Amino acid sequence: MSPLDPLNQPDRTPAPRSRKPTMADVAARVGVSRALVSLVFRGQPGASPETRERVFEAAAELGYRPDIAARLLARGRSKVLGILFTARNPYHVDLVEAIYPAAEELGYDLVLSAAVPTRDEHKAIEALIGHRSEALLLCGPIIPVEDIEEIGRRIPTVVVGRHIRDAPVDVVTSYDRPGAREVVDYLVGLGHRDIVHVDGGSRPGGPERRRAYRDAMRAHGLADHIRVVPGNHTEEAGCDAARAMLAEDRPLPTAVFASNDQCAIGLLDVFTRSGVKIPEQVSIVGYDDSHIAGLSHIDLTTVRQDVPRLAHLAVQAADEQLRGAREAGAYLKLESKLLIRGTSGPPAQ
Amino acid sequence: MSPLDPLNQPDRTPAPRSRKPTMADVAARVGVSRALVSLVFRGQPGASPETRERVFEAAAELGYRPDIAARLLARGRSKVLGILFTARNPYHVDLVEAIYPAAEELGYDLVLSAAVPTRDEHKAIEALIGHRSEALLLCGPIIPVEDIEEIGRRIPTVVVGRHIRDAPVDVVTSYDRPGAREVVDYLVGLGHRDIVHVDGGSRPGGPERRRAYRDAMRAHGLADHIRVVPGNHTEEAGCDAARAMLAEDRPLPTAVFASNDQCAIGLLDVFTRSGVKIPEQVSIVGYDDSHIAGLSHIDLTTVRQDVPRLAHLAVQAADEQLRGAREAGAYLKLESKLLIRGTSGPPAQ
DNA sequence: GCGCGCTACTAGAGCGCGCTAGTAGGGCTA
DNA sequence: TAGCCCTACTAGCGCGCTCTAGTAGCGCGC
Repeated sequence: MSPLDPLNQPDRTPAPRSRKPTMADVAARVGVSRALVSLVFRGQPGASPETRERVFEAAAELGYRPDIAARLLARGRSKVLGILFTARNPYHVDLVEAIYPAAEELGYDLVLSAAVPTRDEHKAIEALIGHRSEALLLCGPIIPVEDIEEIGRRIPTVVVGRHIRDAPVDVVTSYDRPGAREVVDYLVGLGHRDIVHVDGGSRPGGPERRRAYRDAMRAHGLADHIRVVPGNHTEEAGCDAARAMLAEDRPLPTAVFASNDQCAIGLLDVFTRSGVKIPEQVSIVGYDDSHIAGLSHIDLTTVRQDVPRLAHLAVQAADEQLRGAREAGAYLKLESKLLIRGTSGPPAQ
Repeated sequence: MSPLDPLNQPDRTPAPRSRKPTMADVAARVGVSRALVSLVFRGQPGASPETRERVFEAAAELGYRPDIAARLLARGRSKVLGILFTARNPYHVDLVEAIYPAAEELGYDLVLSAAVPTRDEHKAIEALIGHRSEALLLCGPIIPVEDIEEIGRRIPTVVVGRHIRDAPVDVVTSYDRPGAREVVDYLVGLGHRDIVHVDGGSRPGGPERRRAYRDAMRAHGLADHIRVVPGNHTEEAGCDAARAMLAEDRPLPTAVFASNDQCAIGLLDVFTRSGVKIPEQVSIVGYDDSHIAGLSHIDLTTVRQDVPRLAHLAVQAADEQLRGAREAGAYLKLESKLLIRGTSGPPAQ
């Protein structure tokens, strides 16, 4: 029996709480027009200081809060940005955290919509549009490019952290190639030759990092050692990849470069549980520097992206599209840099 | 110069993209009234199958999506639940993931608002109310009880994961006391006597877990070994606590029970970096079983809460308040259970 | 005394939709 | 033929707000 069952009574009309006060209630209480209250709440000139005071007082007494939905409806511009992110992805969470202040600075409100296992990105995006987002910020979306193009045609859109060319959207991301290149250079510099890449499949950044890995290996004369294990950007994929490597006949590589931090953490997990010493036997490098990479016990060598700046540029790009300052299609890239921590070191050999 | 200055141009009309189509556009295209289109989109009876078809066709051609804000405004009930959560807290993220399907089941839409360092819970809650949430689900809110009471008086509210008594809100949470008690029983059973509790201060669950720890220690005749190190529910707090213990003269405890997983992870981090073997020298136990506890390399012994059920009950409670089925004030508790993983074991001694 | 400009305020349309009350027209019965 | 019901549709108000176009009232100069 559900603990709530005993309470099931027929649907009564609204809850006992009194109706939410509206602007008209405040106006009536102060004895002015609705329009004036509106002025005051928007901080516009045109009301005397005394009236202003009285309006705020009355509003506080009534517990009045402006209704954003109605405000958006009435206003041409809604000043709302819709953010799509993946709840599970700590890097996305970092981005969301950074987008809040960036949006506030430009006077935007934010609506979040999470992609979760039971709710795909399409659904999440529909929700954002329905909630009157003026523009969309998509954090590392995994839906096909064509879908993103269609969305970009419908509504100003900024894609964060995924490389998309020639679509009617702005793109703000980090240079993946130099970042990945730096990883390989670093590992080779330590003496590694058997460097495996667990890739991100078609996930944002995946193809770029994979290609950069290949190029860098070739540049170091290690073309024969190129080896890409298919993966994606989840812990599970990292676990699978590690298990696959452990199950093989040949010796483990001395270094594994994962396409993102979560995947690297999956690798770490399975390797350490199997008694593989990190970094003595295998060095592991991730990508993103999501907060868990640094904070926890994980201590992962990774590539840091400048998240606050990424967030700032993304919001700014959305704003520019909205102001009509330019057409969509900007392509902004930031530097990223290798962050050496405890999961990497010289090979044992 | 204010960061807003460059923007203070007269707001131009929308971007080059054509205006968002409305219901009237669809109606005009089909050659029917707006009301009929509305009927069709709401799936109400009263339109012929042919008309229905034509409406959907026209809508697709125009790229029309119903405007949720306007719908909410026009409709009495908005069917929107507002969720407050802490972006950084993986347990909250788990909750959010679980709330989506639970809400959908009862026909509710969700609006998320994240508390982040630059945006406190009050602000986040205001945003939720402004976006016409009919009810609020607060995930482990840390604002004072009085504030929660005030919110509860204004709007149907369900608090998840924090114990609050006699407030005009529903509370859905797990039994913290038996969970914490089980942790102590388990550790004592392994032979531990020096069991330190790093508490959660006044964070949700903190006081209850602290009290349960004390009671359980006493029950085992270990009153003299009771030791509570102040902390809270972040990795940083765990790091601080670990550093504090390492800096002391006396030997390390053989077991540390942290008030949540993040705090435990902070402990793990500092201890392992300092060469303390886990669990050989110190056993560590967390609380919540957030997904990182299990998935990663962390492999933390912790207390699992039944998140899907918690989510389901929370949404159900909100729904009941909204339907007026009962007054706020329900107090629901779920069982939780110890999950033994790799960070705990018998003491070395 | 008049027009002027200024401050402080108001009237009222309209944002996109839901919903109630209504109507037109067709088929059926008696 | 009138009377009735049923299907398929429409008119128009109102949700809570913003915003444009006003107005009322006042001090001021000439």
